[in-house]
Amino acid sequence: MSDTREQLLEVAERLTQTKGFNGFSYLDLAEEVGIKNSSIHYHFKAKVDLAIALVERTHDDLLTAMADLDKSNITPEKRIKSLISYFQGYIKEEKYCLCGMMAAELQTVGPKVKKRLVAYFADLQAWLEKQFKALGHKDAKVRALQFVSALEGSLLLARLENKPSVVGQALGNLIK
Amino acid sequence: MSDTREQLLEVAERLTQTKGFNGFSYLDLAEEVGIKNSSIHYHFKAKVDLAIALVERTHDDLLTAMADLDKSNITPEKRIKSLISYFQGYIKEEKYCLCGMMAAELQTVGPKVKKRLVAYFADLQAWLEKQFKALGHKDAKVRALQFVSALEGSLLLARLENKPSVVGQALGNLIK
DNA sequence: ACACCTATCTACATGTATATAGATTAAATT
DNA sequence: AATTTAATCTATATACATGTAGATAGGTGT
Repeated sequence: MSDTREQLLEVAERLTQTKGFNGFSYLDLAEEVGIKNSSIHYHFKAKVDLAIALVERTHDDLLTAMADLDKSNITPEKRIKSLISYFQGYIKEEKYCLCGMMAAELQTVGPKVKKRLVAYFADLQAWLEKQFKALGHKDAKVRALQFVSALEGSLLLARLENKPSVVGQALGNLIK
Repeated sequence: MSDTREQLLEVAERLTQTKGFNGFSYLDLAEEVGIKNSSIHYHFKAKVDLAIALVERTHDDLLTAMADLDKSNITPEKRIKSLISYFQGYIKEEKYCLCGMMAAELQTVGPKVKKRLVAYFADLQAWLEKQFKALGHKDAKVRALQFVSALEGSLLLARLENKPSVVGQALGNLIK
């Protein structure tokens, strides 16, 4: 298995999270990985294919993280708090959520990416709904929507104001 | 006063809200307004100057809207609901909040824009805090932060899922 | 040894992006 | 009428961006 492809994804992920998918080029990517920019086309024929791979990778990551939390023997409340930490980690590296970023750039990434973004947020919301149900909340579905909204918005503000604590403050009332 | 400058700002505002500030060029802008792209430099020397003008304009718009709501003889609750409508209007045009968009693209817009984005969100939050205080909420400050977070996040999701109602659902519990 | 595959390279094509210099036009001022 | 200012234009510079074509070098399997 090609290590280069993996490296390209890692660097592209970081660049998307920091500068946006329209904020870097194949040349930026190539220089960081140490190959020629034309060689990237071997791994990702067009830039949109890179975008698709990035969203799928991020989605898979999230599914794995959520499945791990499901397996672990802790309360739903602690599961949710762990998920918050998962996202909060972005802030100290001045990153934003990759799927949130692409959702902002929605009109430029094409329908295939859009479809996968919808799936990403649907899965995130579904998992949260399950946790809220386990906590006995009648409004689990709406609460999950409120949570995802507040999460994405607070990640934006936290990075802007350089205050990771903003994320916890914005989500605090939804957990208990 | 130059009408062209105003037109440029209007088109640039829409393009930023739909495609992101890095998602359009001076050429796109020029073609829509009907001048040559080099002529834009007369009005906005560099693209960053356009970005600054856009954020300031959006900020002024918001301050005016909030001042109008303060003047009008309605309850704080209705004032907040009116503000929600103000932002919700973006969705049916497939737009996202201009300042939210630039906050996502933060690492590419430069420190001058960043400073103005911080000011924009500070004023929005301060106004909301005032309304929540008028409603007798002890946690007015935190609540305002939660509101802004949920607002920005829900605008992102509402556009992605083409469901304007998402905004109201995400903010509902914070008003009452 | 030969054919094939993987991953990269060089070289190029085409178009875009931001920006500058200097000419031109038209309106406003003296 | 002459001068100045505002706004736009043409033409150009420089750099970047995405992508294609074809060559190359090294490894794999028969």
